[in-house]
Amino acid sequence: MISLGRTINPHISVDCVVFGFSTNQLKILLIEREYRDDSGKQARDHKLPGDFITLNEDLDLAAVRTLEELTGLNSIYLHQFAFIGQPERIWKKSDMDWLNTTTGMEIQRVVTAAYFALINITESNSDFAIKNNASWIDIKEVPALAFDHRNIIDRGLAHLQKSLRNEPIGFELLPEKFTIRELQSLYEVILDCNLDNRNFRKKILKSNYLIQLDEKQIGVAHKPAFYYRFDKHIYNKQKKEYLGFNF
Amino acid sequence: MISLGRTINPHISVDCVVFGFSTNQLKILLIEREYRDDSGKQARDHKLPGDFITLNEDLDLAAVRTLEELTGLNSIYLHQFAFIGQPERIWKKSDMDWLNTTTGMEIQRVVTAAYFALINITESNSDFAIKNNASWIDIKEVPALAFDHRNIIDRGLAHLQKSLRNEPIGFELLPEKFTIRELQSLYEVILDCNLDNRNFRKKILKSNYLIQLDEKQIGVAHKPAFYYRFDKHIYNKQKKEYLGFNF
DNA sequence: ATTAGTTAGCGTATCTTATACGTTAACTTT
DNA sequence: AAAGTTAACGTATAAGATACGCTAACTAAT
Repeated sequence: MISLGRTINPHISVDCVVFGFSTNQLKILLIEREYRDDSGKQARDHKLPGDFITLNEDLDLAAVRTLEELTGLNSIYLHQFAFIGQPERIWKKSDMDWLNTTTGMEIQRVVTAAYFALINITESNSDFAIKNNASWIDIKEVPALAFDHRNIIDRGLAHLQKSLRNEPIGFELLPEKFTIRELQSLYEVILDCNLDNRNFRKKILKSNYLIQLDEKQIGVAHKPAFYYRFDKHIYNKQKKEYLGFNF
Repeated sequence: MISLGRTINPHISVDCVVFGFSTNQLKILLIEREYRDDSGKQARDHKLPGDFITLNEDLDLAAVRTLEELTGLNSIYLHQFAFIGQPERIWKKSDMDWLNTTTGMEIQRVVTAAYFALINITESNSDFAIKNNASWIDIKEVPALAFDHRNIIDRGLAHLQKSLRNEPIGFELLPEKFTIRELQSLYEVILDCNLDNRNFRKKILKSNYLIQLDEKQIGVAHKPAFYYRFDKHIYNKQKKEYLGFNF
């Protein structure tokens, strides 16, 4: 998504690796792009949501803006995780051509700030995204991408896995209320492992920032699970200040 | 340090937070700068080692280059930890003037990639640094700095503390051979805590990547300690792939 | 020479946390 | 009413963290 209406800084861009979780799959938000391949033929492929920053724009805010334009959401969990600037990162002529035509400027070299974002996919924000040529694609079925975006996704995923192990961010991918089992599945899918449900429950309930609601699942063909919500406030208060080391 | 001899990209710079450890103090490498203050008077202050990147330069390599010019060292532990680009980060007129005069260009806005580096301070690289107007300053006695460099240092220090807890990087700040006590002191100073020496020793020797040498301290007024060295190879082989989570 | 002062380096006892796995409870479908 | 499924609690054992006692080996002071 390139901003034609505003003056851009053609040296610096933001790219967002946006994760979502639905039907027990980790998904990523990709944009379908129309471009001319090296032989000049019209073609289509996918790219990450991203944009050049405008002249006096804050980097973080540029990422927020990009995602808001795409999903309608403006309070998304969003963090910078890398800054990528190898001169040869845009090595395909067709990609460079695409930048030149969409911006109407002579693009030389683009350094990009990579952000990763966590979204709870809903019908509403999903519809919004589809209207902008964006769609949620299973992380295991990502097609060939423009630029070096495949590489950025891989680094974003590694970052997600590391963060998930060290901070309570899984909740950002779930709705307000969720079951322990849903949370566990999320961990299993993202970390690509199997966890013992009894131990998972024990460990995650021991810290008391998961609040049990008065509401159960209905219509499920088994003992219905209670819904929980995550209380960030309680977490922030009691997060342990571990001194020492772990390696 | 600004490169007059080469064509620079005036939009993007690298800044390095370089840590060293000596006489039980965590130190940081700062450069003394001459500038004109807002009233036009000559003045001096300090800044981080850093530079604009050149036109076709890789960001990481720009950081390597900057440090090599400054210390003579070319294989330094060096990692990008942030990318900073608020439009108002260079808010002082004197700083902007300084950029314009040292580069001879009209600088608008600079986005900087922040790196953090770990160096074992030696007489040789210290002398080299002094010749380039650089000096090692105790992290607790950092004076007022140019630009937003104080902020970058704070973020770099937080990054150092986090990394030190999760990866064996403390060795990068010590000479090839060191005693367990020296290593412990390093942890205590950087993490700002007291550690039990018996437990520290037990924990760090359990993993067998610390190799005891055949050499003891000499001339110390107490039982002499054995020297050890860190074997990165052994560490890489056996670092645990922990699945699950920690928070 | 002997003693005092200092840090190195090993060991043990206890508390906390992780892991493995057994069992009953509560719902739907057949 | 029985079968199938997942929720939710509990227990036993292994592994790791923490607290702290003690002897060893050196120099400096007496």
